[in-house]
Amino acid sequence: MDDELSRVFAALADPTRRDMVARLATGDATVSELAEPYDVSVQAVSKHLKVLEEAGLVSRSRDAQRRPVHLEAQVFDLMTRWVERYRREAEARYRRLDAVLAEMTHPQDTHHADEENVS
Amino acid sequence: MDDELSRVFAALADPTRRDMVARLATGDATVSELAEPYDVSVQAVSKHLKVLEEAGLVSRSRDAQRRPVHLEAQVFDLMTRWVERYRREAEARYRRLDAVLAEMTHPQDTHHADEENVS
DNA sequence: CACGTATTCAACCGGATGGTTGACGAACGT
DNA sequence: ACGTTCGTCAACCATCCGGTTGAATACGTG
Repeated sequence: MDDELSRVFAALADPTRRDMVARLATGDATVSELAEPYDVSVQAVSKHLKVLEEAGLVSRSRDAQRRPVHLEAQVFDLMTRWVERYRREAEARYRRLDAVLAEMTHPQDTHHADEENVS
Repeated sequence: MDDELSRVFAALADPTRRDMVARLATGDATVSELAEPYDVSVQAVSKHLKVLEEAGLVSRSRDAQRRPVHLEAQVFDLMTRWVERYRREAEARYRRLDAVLAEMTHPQDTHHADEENVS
């Protein structure tokens, strides 16, 4: 897992971590606050946060012995760009297929080339 | 890894699989066609495709002994909804913080409550 | 200083993951 | 019917991942 996008997707592949992101979207929180809803050790939560941090999804500051966790907005843009790009392409292809099917069912004006192999 | 969103994110956490998605966005392809660019065995590629299929990102049909792989558009919506939701919230919080900071630097009309602890 | 609180580090464990090789099945082409 | 091509299944291996427990660190307070 080297590049950022891989780290981000991997981080969000875990339901607990996604849940933490959802939680952090409403406001910053400390590690123990974040740990409270789940019945895993605080250390496990700390590990999850490390994963989220290394993915750039959260940042941590310092307040006495606390370590408030903050959700970072920027990384979401990276994901949005990737997802939207291929979503658009996939949908465009889907619409194009639709058109082809429509043409096949009422084939007036059939001018498409013969069986171009999809490569 | 039980729920769909987890499977989708996990599937896309691998650069090779993201690459295949990018490749498939331009058109359907067979397993061996997809395997060609990478220097891994065809079996490994087959495994990757299984992961993508179980995540609902691709589907496979049958054409003689070929097994054309097709990118599915719908699942992208699921991701878009999740990502966009928290991106919006995170950005909204960011803008709000901006406003608070602005108020602190030129504190005319300071009417915010005293130190409400972020819980 | 000593103590409690909050968090992380280190070592360990079982299960998943990504890769390999080898064998098999399914569908042409001749 | 035979061999060839395309793809998957099975077993194996090294590594990663999410969890644990136990010790260490960092900071505020008595």
